[in-house]
Amino acid sequence: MKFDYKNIEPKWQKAWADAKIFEAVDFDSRPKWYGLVEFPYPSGAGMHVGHIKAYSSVEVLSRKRRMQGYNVLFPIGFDSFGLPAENYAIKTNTHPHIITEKNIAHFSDQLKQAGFSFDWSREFATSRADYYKWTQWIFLKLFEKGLVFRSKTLVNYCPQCKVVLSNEDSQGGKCDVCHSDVVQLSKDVWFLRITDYADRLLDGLNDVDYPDSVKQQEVSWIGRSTGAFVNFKVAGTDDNLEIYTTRCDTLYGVTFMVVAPEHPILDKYKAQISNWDKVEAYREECAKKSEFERTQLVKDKTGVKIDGLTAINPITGKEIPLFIADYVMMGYGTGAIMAVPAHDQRDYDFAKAFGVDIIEVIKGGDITKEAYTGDGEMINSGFLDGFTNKKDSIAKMLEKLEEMGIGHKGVQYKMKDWAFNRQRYWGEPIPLIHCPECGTVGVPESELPLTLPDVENFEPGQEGKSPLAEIESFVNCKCPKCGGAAKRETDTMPQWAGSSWYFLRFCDANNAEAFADKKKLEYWMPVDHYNGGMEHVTRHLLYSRFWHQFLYDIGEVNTPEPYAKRTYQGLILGPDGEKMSKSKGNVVDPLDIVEKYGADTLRTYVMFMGDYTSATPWSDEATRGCKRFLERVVGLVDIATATAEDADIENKLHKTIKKVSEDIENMKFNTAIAAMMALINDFYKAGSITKSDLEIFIKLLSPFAPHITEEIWETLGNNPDGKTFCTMSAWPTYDESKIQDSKLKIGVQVNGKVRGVIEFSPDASKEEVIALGKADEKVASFLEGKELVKEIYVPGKILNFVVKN
RNA sequence: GCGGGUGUGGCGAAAUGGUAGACGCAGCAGACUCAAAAUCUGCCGACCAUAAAUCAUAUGGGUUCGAGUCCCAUCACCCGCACCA
Repeated sequence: MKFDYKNIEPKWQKAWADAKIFEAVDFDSRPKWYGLVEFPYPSGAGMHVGHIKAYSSVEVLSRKRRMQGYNVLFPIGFDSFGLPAENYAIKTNTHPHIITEKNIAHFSDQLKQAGFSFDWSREFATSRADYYKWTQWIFLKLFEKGLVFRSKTLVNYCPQCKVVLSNEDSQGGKCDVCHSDVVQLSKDVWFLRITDYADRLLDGLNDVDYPDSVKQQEVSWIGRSTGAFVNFKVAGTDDNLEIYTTRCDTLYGVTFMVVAPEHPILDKYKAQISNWDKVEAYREECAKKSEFERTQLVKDKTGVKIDGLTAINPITGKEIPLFIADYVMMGYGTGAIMAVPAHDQRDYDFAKAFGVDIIEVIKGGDITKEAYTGDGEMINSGFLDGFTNKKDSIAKMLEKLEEMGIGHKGVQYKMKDWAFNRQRYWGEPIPLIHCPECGTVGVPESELPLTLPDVENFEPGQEGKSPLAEIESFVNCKCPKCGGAAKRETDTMPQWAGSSWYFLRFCDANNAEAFADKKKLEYWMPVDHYNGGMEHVTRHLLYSRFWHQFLYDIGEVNTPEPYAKRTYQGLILGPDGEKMSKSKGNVVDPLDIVEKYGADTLRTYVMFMGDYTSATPWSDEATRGCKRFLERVVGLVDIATATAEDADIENKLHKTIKKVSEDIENMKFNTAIAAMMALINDFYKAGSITKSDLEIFIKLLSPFAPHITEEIWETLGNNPDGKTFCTMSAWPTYDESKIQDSKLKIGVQVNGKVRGVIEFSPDASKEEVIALGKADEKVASFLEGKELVKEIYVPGKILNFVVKN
């Protein structure tokens, strides 16, 4: 038999598709298993070997589950709204719809050629109206429940892409799409109240099986902190300046206050501020800095003392100066802080630079040198003096503040509400209408989908306006409430909208009456295993958990969390060890590999190249090694001539069944393949194997290399009707009695160093083993003339003689 | 600065506290061949002519009969967050 992958692979891909064996069956009585991979953004560049690796883990698991008798849902679709398609459309003057559908066709072809066992009958794309109708529907539900709001605040804005970005989309001060510096602009935009779900997003992590690194990243992104809000009186006014602090017990050490440059109190008391020129100049200076400069580069404290405006320390009654400084951010807490220079390094640096008093209130450090942030006894703190426990002193102060009516306990999150709109064309139109009489009104459900109108020009408009704003027939409409003339919202949803619920649509992808049938959702959800990239942990994963939790709250879905288990894959680096990128020219195209070595080789290699979660460079030579392995597998057909079972081969085969079964469950695909390679080396050494040995072996290999194993299966006469596939055959189980060794082989140590190896039957007594160890020539030479202090025998593991001179 | 992770041959990597380097790549030698490729067989951490011994899992300590694995410290690299009050 020959390894004729060019004919074999298309042949079986067609046979499986014709037999519809990968189509999931709703309400089937077999146990369900829902495996999910992050559906791709269909870029013009086509698929990447990284996609192959990302999808192969759940692919292998899905194929194994089918063989284990599960009703498997392993779907695929396309996350097809987004900026790259739109930018390409602008460049080539082609409608993004045309480009997107072309790219989808290309991606589908690549995925099929790689032999993925997706259920194509459930395929959809987020940019098609029958899908985004329901994205809009969910948005309207969020709107109805008050989770959508509009606010004019400082937002992240990418000057390159000309869009407002969410916090998640501008991590590190860089635009997620084009990586240029993001600037802060005051803009009137739509937000989703994801912070209402902050605690739920945290608590939900206790009930799901995610890697710790994933959980930790979500926890730190949400950034929950507990503390207190305290009001400081603005001297000579009835106004209060509210601050947030996690250490209200250090209030006696507060010697000044700082507000963010954008803080509204400044404008309010403009008339009172005698150095307004300086204040304004500083504000302008800050506004020019990018978020990156403001947070990362400048560590020297800058600021301006506000002359003519002071505050009162509520606990000491003392008048304290007020500053503006850009080390205080408007976006966290209240945009104003109480400064405790003795115990906060930033406040300390600022106090030193501006000559403000530093009062020690916690003993233990040397405040002439630096701020002391450790624990210690409270001093100079009135009723708190003598407290040594942080918890107690905070609680006591809180009690006092509440009594005085000037403070209360509070919680803050680093996570911000989700800026939910883009001033671009290629996205879901936001289904809202602005009526001069009724305010903002949702588009009636019966009018969904609110379809994206055809336009000639996709260029983002002036002053950050969406191209939709130019289309009068779209903009002008009637208010659904009062029937008067009204205008449509012209912004579109961000790229993460469609992917925030797509796993639900797969449960019932062709439903025109609902986003998915409830009974089907109940049957399929939650997703049993979801694999994807680490880069989505604080974006898509968080957003989709939020939407799902919301849908759970309004009774639309039956599980509180969407994904029972989440895993991630490591990157495939270029052959040079660098991250693959077009500009470096080190990108490997999966179709080239399919052409040169076949899909089975590609699939086997991406799973064999290293630990699944770590980044591994691509190696064309090592890929050839996997092809060699598959050729040797084909060669087994010629030696499957034995008529009687060989005990040693049976032992090795059953050990391999156990190892491969367990390794797949533990995502240790590399060692699973290594074990199969080792096994066929043993097969060849044995000279011949039975047909049954070969059948079991190809079943184990089938999830990795489904085509060639299917061909061998047929060659062996197991598929007489063309529909009895290896792919759907029963997963092998191992026989416990067959994995017992007839002989044990262990190392013999003298003082912990291996000096010999002995072999004996498993029922040998300790005495017999020790005698055997002593009899070993080499061991004996190390024992000679020494005093034997101790004999340690760990059955089946090791024998160690401890000797003294 | 905070959080998480990694460090093992020429390379990708394996090793429930128990024979370090499975498996693969590259390399070397041999077989087949007129020859080459492919294939097959053998070797393949360092030191060494060879064997033995010795050394060897980033570095330095420790626990243990025994440490790549556990503990402490240090260094290097990677990822995430970051003037978060």
